Formats: sequence, structure tokens, C-alpha cells
Amino acid sequence: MMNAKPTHTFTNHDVAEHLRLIATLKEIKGEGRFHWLAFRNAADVIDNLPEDVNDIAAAGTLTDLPGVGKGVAEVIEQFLATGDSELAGKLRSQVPVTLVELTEVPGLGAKKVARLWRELGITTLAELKAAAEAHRIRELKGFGAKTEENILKGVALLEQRRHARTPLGVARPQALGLIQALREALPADAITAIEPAGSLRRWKETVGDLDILAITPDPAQVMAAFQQLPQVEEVLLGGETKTRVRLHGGLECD
DNA sequence: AGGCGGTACTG
DNA sequence: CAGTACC
DNA sequence: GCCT
Repeated sequence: MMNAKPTHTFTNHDVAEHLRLIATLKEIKGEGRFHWLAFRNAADVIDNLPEDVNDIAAAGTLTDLPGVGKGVAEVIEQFLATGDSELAGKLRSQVPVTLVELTEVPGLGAKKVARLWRELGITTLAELKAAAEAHRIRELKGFGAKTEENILKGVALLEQRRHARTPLGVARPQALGLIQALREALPADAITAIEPAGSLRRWKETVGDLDILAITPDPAQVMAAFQQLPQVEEVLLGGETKTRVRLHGGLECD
């Protein structure tokens, strides 16, 4: 039986990444929020799908998926068949794809990346680093010395982290440990619900940081307890409803 | 046709 | 305060 | 863009 097992078989994750690429390029291009957000949402849906997106496409029921309408479905079909899409192609001709990695520098979003590109001609991490070191960034309106420092830190972090992501097998037990510790540190009714989020929740093979989500009647109490856990090395940011810390070992956690 | 979250940091 | 970035 |  020649039952068609195409040479180009793409996983749900491949599709999701393609949709994310489109979303980011659209965002850099300056399209309105909801245009690109739709693609990012759809990407998350596909990424978490238990079924194979190839089967769904074959059945012609892509648009039954939440967040997948005519536009996204079209892109998915093209991608599954060719490994690319017209939309992505058009976007690539308008925006350098290398800008996408700049977007991964913490503190840099699409807006800033777009300006760095148009106003300073920066398209790569190396160029970004050079410009920051030469203090060319702070010349831009809305950018300051602090932003420049953060960019330098961010680039360094990215260069390291790129080759040092944490395996799920290490990260998950740590997260579960934090959750348990938090529960034990507080009265039972202080936390309505608490669970891993982000890449942890999506069972990605490696994670860049830990995300934990808690539902509580008293956020301040939980934030305080979180910051005082023994696992915490340094509080990077402490808000009323959100806290970011660095754990012993370097892993960061929200 | 109309809606599409909320907070924290920077300048 | 406005603009931006992130969860 | 997608959903209601």
C-alpha cells in the first residue's frame, strides 16, 4: 500500500512555530494588535492540541478549532503542504526575519525592535550589541541609559541561555517543590489554586524559566511568602500580584 | 457590528 | 503622564 | 484576525 506518508511531515509544533513567526513579523511591521495576536493564540492552540493537526487538516475541520478561522486555516494548509505560506513569504519580503531574535531579548518588544531597525539599521544580535556598547541606543528618543544596559544584559543572557536551557526533568521538580513549599508556608485557604504555567505546563523539553500561577483571595500574602522561600536567591521584581525571583542555580521564576 | 486583560517598568 | 513590554 |  502506497498510503501517502509524505516526505515532508510537519508536527503540530512546527505549525505553531510558523504561526508565531507570522505573528511576530506582523507585529514588527506595525499591524494592529489583534491581527497578529490571533496568530499567536492559534499557535498556542495548535501547540497544545492532543490530535495531529495533519489529520484535522485532512478532514477539513481546521476552522472548528478555537482561534482558527479562515485566514489561519489557509496558512496552516499551505504550511503542511509546502513547509511555508504565502503570508509568511510576503512578510519576509517586508521585514528582515533576523529581527525576530531581537524580539527575544528581554525588554525588547516589536515596537522597539522596529525602531532600532528603521532608525539605526540594526537587524542582528551582533549589531544590537555593538550599538549598545557604542552608546548609540541612548540617542534614540524614548530609549535611555537604563534601557541600553538592559539590552546589554539581555543579549548576554540570550547568548548564554541559548545553549543552556533547563531540561524539563530538572525544571519541573523544582517548580513542584516551590508549589509545595508555598502551600506549606501558608494557611490552607490562602491559596485557592496553584499550578505550573508557561512552557512547564506545555511540557516543553526545555524551559527558559519557571512560571507558576496561583489563585488567591490575598495576593500580597502569597507574594510575600513566595519571596521568602528558601529556594529564592534574589527578588528581581516584587509587585502586588506578580513577582519574579532568581532561584539558587540561576533559574528565574514568576 | 463590536469586542478583544491587567500590571509594572522606563523615560 | 504616556509608551512599552510581559505574564 | 477570531468570536459572539
